[in-house]
Amino acid sequence: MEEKVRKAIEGALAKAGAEGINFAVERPVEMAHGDYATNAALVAAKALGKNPKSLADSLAPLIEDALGEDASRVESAGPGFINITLSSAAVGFLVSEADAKGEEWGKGEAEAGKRVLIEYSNPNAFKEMHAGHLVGTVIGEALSRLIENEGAKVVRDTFGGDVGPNVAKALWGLQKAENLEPQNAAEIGAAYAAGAKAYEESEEAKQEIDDLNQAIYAGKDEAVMDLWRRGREISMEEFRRLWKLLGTHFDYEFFDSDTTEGGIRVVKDGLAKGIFKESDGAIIYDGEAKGVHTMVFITSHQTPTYEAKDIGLAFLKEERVQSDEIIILTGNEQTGRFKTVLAALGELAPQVAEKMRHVATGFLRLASGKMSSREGNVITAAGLIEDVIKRASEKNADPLIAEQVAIGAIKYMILRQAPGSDIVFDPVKSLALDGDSGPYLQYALVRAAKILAYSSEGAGAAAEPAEPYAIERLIIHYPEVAARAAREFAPNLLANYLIELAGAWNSFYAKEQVLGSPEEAYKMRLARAFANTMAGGLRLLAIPAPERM
RNA sequence: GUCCCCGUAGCUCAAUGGAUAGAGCCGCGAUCUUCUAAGUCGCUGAUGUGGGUUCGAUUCCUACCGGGGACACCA
Repeated sequence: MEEKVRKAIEGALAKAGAEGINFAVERPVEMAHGDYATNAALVAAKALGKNPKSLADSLAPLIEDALGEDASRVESAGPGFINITLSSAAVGFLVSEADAKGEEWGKGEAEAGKRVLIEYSNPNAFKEMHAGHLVGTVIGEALSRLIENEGAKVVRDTFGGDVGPNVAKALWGLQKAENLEPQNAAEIGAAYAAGAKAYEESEEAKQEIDDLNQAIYAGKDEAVMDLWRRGREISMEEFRRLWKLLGTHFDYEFFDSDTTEGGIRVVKDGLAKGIFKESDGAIIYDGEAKGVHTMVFITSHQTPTYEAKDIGLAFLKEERVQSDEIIILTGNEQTGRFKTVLAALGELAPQVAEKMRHVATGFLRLASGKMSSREGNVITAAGLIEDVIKRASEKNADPLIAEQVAIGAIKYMILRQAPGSDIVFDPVKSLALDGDSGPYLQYALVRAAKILAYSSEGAGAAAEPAEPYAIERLIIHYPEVAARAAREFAPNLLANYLIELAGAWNSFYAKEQVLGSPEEAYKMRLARAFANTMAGGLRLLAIPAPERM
């Protein structure tokens, strides 16, 4: 429908002698302003040298004619806006589409045929996934689904550290405890804690851990490598369990150790070409002149830094996955680093750098202060989820539903905000299960589903209201919102829309009786349209939809 | 010191350069014999400061104040 409106406006502008105007078509904040509003007259007035208000007055009837039966009112307003109100017939048609299309409702084609590779979550093996990882994991899955919904083929990958000092600490801890066959992530976590403590307190242990670190890099000592492989697999099993709980999965799991060799090779090639240069024995990218930070890619000890590994990973992805676009989602503290990496990659392999895009997510920070492993106030992802499930259990005897409500609450907390801004989490107040929250969305859907369960066929009295209900005028915008959320990498746009939609449904629900009312058939169709929209929106955000609450 | 991000109601967040700056939490008051009250309805309350661009600025530019982050051998 937005397309139709846009075309009608373009036609009207052409008749007024204005072509190629870049105008907006939006959903007005005030419903009294109609279903669509445009600033076309305001923008075009400047080009034509006319008064915006009178231009709007002359455009309105032209637009109304072009829309024909679809519009009931087109009028200018304010400084020169044109407000378009759809006819009851047009609203009714769109609502029945929302009903009839089922799971197809809201699907777009903006990204049809595209192959998108998206990287997110990125926990490090041998460490626990902490609460901060939830942000990237949740936003990454929502973005993936939003992009898929626009017709793209999405391939998900995650990239984690599996070498380095922290890994050596964990392995050292396992060796000392003579635990050569660890069974679960908790044992690895305990071993890491022991190793980290010893590293600080004992010179001897420090030396042993440093040696072990080198041995892991070298990969020659079979006993060490066996333990390393086993430990890594146990970490990954725990991650996969959490990913599944969060409704995500990965087609590729990449590791540090996969990227070091390639990274070193490419950077050294780049050195020969003059893209990198030597400085005090290290190989650096001198970014200052290009407006990015100068960074070391290979240390003077000939070990690659994360920047070289990022380059190695970019080449590894090219080798493994065909893609038209590569998205990398990380915390916003890495924004500066990625600018340097992308600048370097732009010189090494412009065609890869061009399709690569870094998207930043915010921090999860505690209301009481920063989360820091040194201060020991780190909240693990698993622990946070458990806490919220416990709270949700107070109102839900069924453990599956308690889990769905808890996951929904956590995900909504993350998705409601613009990605990139920090999320303040107060473990004392815990998170909201009412108001602007995930369960509010779930609850609205449950109430609609309950009505539909009574009678799913279109029987019932067939009276119709004089005007469409307010919620109908919201439902019809769903496909546009989903498309924009995908285009702008902004799941929060969809989350905010769904809250508004749930609110409209709850108001409708409080005022209007559905079953047994004179408009039963009409309202049942509306309930189905709402349920399809809410269920679809929750699916795109990967928020579970409980059957009852 | 250089670069990036952010300052909106007591708190947590919204607002593609547009119309009367929206929600939720908290507080106060209504509302369950009716499809589930995790709901609904009502009330109070905000753009860090000074300039500028614009018909119009929370949004763009600039200076300042305040917060966070990144800046050569850590991951």
